[in-house]
Amino acid sequence: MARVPNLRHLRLFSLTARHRSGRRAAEEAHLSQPAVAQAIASLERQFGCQLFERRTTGMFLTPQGRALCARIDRALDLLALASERVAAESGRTAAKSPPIERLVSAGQLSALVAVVRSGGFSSAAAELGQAQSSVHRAARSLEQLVGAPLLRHMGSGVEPTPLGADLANIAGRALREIEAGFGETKADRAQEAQLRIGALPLAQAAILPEALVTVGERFPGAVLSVMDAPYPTLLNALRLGDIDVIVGALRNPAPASDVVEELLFFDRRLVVCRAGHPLTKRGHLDVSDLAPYDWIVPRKGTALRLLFDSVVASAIGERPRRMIETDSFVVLRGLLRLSDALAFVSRRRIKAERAEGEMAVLPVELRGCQRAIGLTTRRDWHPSGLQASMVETLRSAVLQQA
DNA sequence: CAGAGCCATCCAGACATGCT
DNA sequence: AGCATGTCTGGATGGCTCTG
Repeated sequence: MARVPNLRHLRLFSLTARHRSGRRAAEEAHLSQPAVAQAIASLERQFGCQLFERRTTGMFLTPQGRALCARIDRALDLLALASERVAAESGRTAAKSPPIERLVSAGQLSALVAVVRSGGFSSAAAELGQAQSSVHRAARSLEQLVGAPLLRHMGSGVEPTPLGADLANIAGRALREIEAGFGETKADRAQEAQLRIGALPLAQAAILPEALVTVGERFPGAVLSVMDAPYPTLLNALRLGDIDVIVGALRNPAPASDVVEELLFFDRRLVVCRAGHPLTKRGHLDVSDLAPYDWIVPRKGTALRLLFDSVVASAIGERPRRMIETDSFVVLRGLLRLSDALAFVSRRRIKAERAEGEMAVLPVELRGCQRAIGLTTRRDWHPSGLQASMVETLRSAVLQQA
């Protein structure tokens, strides 16, 4: 991330925008007018664009300033929320404690976020490109300012206290808003934007590649980054603001109140076996015919395994003879090729992996064996205009594959 | 409102050393 | 191995007054 601007400057920017006057902003902030003018000039240098039009009647936001102002106000709101959490921890009221952006620096917040994310000072320092002692000092001085422990030393690393985790989450989102502000002021000039996508297993192979090509063609200057990881990791990254959207199976209901799921289509799961399997020679199949065979199933705890247990295992009426648990399509494919085992896979996945020739779909009636596929976003995510268009294109590209 | 000049403060790196 | 702390250093930053 680009160097985060001084948080006090951001507050002065917000005050100046609200009052349409540097002098009145200075009065409210108990600073001199030149201090405000310099703060704004410094922000304009950092963001690389003019944020205000200076007129004799006052200071007025430019279009880029307006876009940035929305981001900055949201970041300051998040920091106000952080102040409330800190105040609650110390038993004070938020009104009695000074705003957190006046006490702490963006560097301290970045340090906390990086330490919580990476689980250690050394790894956080590597992530931030700073010395370990600098990150350590920044995070520990933040603790002193907050007046409560935020990080605990555990064995060979550190882990956050509940307040530390909470603050890191809020600060991370605030820093992302500011970072998005950098992206937007830049995007307005160069027609560049970034969309960070989390890809769940089915989406990785079967849905995203085509959708990414479509978005890439429509937005040639855009940077698309894809993170593939298990659902809990992606959900955490989404809530921290490290990714913008998750594409793939929905949990329905959404697993947290701060994320929203948007259903795009249902993906049907099929019972498959190797080509030439004895069951493929049978004219008619009943669910009970599947019982004698081994099964290759998703690992315990995954949403797909729950679906398998509720649809297939319960339809068979007994636990399959032997189950091999794997989430890897490569392993599943190999096992199917070498045995008479059965598996529960999506037709899209079979097609995407070009495995049609070696797998046969068994004509078994199974009720409820479909998964909701769609987009998951943060409830308070505010995409830039370009990002919103990119998501819209992504949405229609995914729908085209329904 | 903007800019120059000044000064105090802050920040981060480097290094050393001790602790768990 | 990785965290904690202290000290020193140079450079960057921030806020002030004064002036136009």
